Amino acid sequence: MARKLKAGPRSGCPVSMSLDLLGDRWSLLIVRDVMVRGYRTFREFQQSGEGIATNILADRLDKLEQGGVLARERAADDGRSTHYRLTPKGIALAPVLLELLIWGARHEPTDAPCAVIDQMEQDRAGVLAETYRRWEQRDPVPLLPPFKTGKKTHARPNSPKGRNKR
Amino acid sequence: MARKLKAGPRSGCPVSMSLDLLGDRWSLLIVRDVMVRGYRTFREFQQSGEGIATNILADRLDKLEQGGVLARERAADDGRSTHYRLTPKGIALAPVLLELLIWGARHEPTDAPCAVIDQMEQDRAGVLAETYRRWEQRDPVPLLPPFKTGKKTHARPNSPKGRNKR
DNA sequence: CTTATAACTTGCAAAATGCAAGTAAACTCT
DNA sequence: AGAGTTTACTTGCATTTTGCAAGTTATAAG
Repeated sequence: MARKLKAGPRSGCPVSMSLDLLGDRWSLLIVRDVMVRGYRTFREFQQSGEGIATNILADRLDKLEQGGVLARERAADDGRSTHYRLTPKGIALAPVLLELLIWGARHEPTDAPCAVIDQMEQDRAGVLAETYRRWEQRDPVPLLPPFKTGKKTHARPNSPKGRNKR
Repeated sequence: MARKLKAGPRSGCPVSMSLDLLGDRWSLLIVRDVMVRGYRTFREFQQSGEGIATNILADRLDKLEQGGVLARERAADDGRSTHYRLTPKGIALAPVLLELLIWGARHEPTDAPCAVIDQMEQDRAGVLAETYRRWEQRDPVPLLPPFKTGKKTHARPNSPKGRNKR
């Protein structure tokens, strides 16, 4: 198992190549878990609330490792446990994930609080800088906890200034 | 046909919700085709070089329309032809696609010329502004043509200034 | 030494995908 | 006007991927 989704690359387009590795329902969620929630172990991914099956999780972890996005390392304190960590290539997905998060929060009914999205949208650079810092320093404190309110909303910006301004 | 991949939303996380709609190998490629290449018709998507099967293409077009990303309109000049167009929700995916393109070009061997990637990375706002303008004005001229050189390279920035700076 | 825990495998049914062929409606050509 | 072409899909079927439940192995804890 743990084979590529299909034999190969479809075209030389960067978007296409990216999707060869990440274009499925689970891969980017795993990256999200490790990047913003500080998850490291198989167990944590499994219990992250999305309901991924263990065989699929194992398969995706393999593919992400083979794709150079994740690295496995044996836990120092517990010989049973494996820690997954983002590689430089993996942490470089931060902008993709940030934009996907903002898009989802703006256009789908989610549990993300408006204020949080507004703040992230108005300070992308700051959010990314903090994400990179956490990665470099191996800071496991979640940048964002799992959103778990009940009421799902379409977050709209409360102050229109700053939109489309990078 | 044309049903959701599974029954439903897994969590209230915006990334997860986004992936419910876009998390597969084809959906974002269709969005790319219509956004940056100016493709509008079934035929064009089909022949875009990625090799999507017609039944899958039809299914994804349905899902993207139901998801509010694409809109169908009957072509004015040819009654057989349907034109697909991005909705406001669809064009709002531009930052996601841009970041995915940059990531792919930097970290996977692609056909994208370094110079083009460098320029896009250093002027994200300009690229996005032009993308929005093309959409508003229904300008069908491709923003980027399909990359079709032979030699695949990892594009690295030739000038390190500007990295991670928004 | 027994039990628990972490990280996976395995088997199998169900769903999604890929491929080739077929179809209906709208045009074009003669 | 009739024949052939083009566009946008369907349909059938084999293959692949997914999801679910249960099982396995290697540590660790009591």
